Amino acid sequence: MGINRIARMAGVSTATVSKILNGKDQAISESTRQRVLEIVEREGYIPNAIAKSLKINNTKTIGLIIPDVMNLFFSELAKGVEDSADKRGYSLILCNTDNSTDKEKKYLQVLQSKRVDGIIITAVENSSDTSFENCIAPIVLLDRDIKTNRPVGRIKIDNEKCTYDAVTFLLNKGCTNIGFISSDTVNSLSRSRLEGYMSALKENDIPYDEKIVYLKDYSVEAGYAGALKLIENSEVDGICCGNDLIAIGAIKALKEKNIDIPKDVKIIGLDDIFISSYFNPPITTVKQPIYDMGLEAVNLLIDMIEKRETDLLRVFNHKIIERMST
Amino acid sequence: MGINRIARMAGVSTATVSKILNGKDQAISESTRQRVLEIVEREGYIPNAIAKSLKINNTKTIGLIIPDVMNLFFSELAKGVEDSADKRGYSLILCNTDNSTDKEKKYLQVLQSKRVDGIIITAVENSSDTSFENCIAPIVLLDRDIKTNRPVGRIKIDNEKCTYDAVTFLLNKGCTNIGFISSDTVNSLSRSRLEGYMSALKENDIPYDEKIVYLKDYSVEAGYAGALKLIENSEVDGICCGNDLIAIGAIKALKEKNIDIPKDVKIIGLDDIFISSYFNPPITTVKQPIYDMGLEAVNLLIDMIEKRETDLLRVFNHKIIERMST
DNA sequence: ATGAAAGCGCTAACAA
DNA sequence: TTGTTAGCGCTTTCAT
Repeated sequence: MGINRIARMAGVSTATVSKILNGKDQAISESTRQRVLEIVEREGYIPNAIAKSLKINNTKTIGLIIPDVMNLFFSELAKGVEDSADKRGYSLILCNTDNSTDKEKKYLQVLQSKRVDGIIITAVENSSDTSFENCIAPIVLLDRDIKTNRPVGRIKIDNEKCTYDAVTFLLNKGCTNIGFISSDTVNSLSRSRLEGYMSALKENDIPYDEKIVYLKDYSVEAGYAGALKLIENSEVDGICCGNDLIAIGAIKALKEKNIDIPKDVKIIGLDDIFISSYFNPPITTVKQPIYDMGLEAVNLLIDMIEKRETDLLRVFNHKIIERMST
Repeated sequence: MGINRIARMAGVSTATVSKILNGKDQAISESTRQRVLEIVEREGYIPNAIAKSLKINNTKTIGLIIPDVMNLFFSELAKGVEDSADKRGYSLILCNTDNSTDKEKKYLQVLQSKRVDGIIITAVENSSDTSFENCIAPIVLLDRDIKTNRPVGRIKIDNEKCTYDAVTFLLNKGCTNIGFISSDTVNSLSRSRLEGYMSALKENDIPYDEKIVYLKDYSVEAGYAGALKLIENSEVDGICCGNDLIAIGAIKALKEKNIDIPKDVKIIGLDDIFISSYFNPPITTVKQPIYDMGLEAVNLLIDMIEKRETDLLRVFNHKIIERMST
């Protein structure tokens, strides 16, 4: 089986076949090269990457751990990661955590046992988690930041500035009573987004009013429930949403109450997921270069895998895309 | 390194450690079992799945080949596949083809070299493609059907009936001039959907009018462009869309032309992707149990991998979900 | 109840 | 220019 069979058929050694297949054939005569290649072709021989990996100690595959591929934000991230990985000759093992720390831990184990060359992870919690503290493979933290003692790559945006800019934008549009719907997850991302909201208010001497903030999670459902709460409690005329999914849910709730967007209430989202521009109304949002962040995550990871000197922290820029919801 | 080190530390042979780690420890004394397990724990030893795979000839990983994870239909499919694979102890290698036959071929090669235990694929073309004709790993065709000589599993719906039902639904709603926007890809899925549209018309003695059919691809952009063409060419009062993405694009175009949905034009989609119920207006659509099809694909595949007797063809039911766009 | 040893398919150092 | 061979980390048969 395997390379052995090809070698026998060609009347050469396995070493020769191996060299040819791996392009280390400077010292191989063209005639044997041709002969071997022909046989490989004819026999439809496919090298066993498992055996190769065992020997050379790398698998040319990386692990991607995200909360949920069905979420448009993560699927765009995943697309970026996959495209880039493919271009660089790596395969991708996909893992969905559903925001469960247990699943995350389990996947980290599995990926390590499968000897992936590196791991890209949008981590669940900020809790001083030791799950990848003693992971041998290089790791890059994508989108969500986490304190850790081991060196890790980081791809992120300035989340606080995002919501700060969003609220400021609403203020400039004339809103005077701006609500906030976001996640209450205890991680730096959610905290930063809340802080951005608060600091923009503070800077304009507007008191923080918890009647018009709703913190749950980054889902359409949370957006829907949140918007209902806000309009019940107060006369909001603007809502800053922690992400676009929330904005979509909020819009649905408002429409059902016959509240006009943007006349009565202006809405701004965050992320600029693909559907936002096609939504009705098209959603004004703080764009985050999701796909590119996915691309860059693997560039960074591969730099780490191949032990190149690099900047471990890469911060991307956001920008407001004005559409029809404001 | 590896099991060797653990064996030495515990003062036993590698065989013993291996047996314990794999639960083949009926003939191992409880005391050594405990001792070994403690050392494994303490040392944070993670078995090398690569070495194991080489020996036992399976990898507990399956390949998933889809056109594009960013497409909500495929991301839901992928979620189902991943969830189910995980539950069954398999990992998932994700591959995006972007509808390129070349990429599909390349991925098929890569997956085979990585010795995946099986492959789930939403194939690009219907062309008598030999790319997986001589693939040794079990294969299940998900969503898209393809003629092939080798045995393969198939998970599908009755695509012709879907559009037939959609058009009939529109007819019953009083539409008299129903357009069709879909894909012109030469595969059985697209052909079936077109045939469903045509046969519903025929059954009601309505002539097929190519001025109100637009065939491009399953994208939002196609829906947008298609709707523009239809309203320009004729007074359509109903549009049957090849999928929900197309419906979303069509709605955007119609809204921009100030055409009321559903009063002036009724729109029905196909798939019932997650966003459809949250869209504005919520989209009436022919629901396809996407997630469950993903789940079932891996069940079927694992049955094939483990060589169980099974029904290789599994057809799912669709059903119309009426919302506000009709 | 435990261990020795062969071998999975490959690569690479070294020899020829 | 080509071949021999050890060994990657594991499982498993067969002894003991």
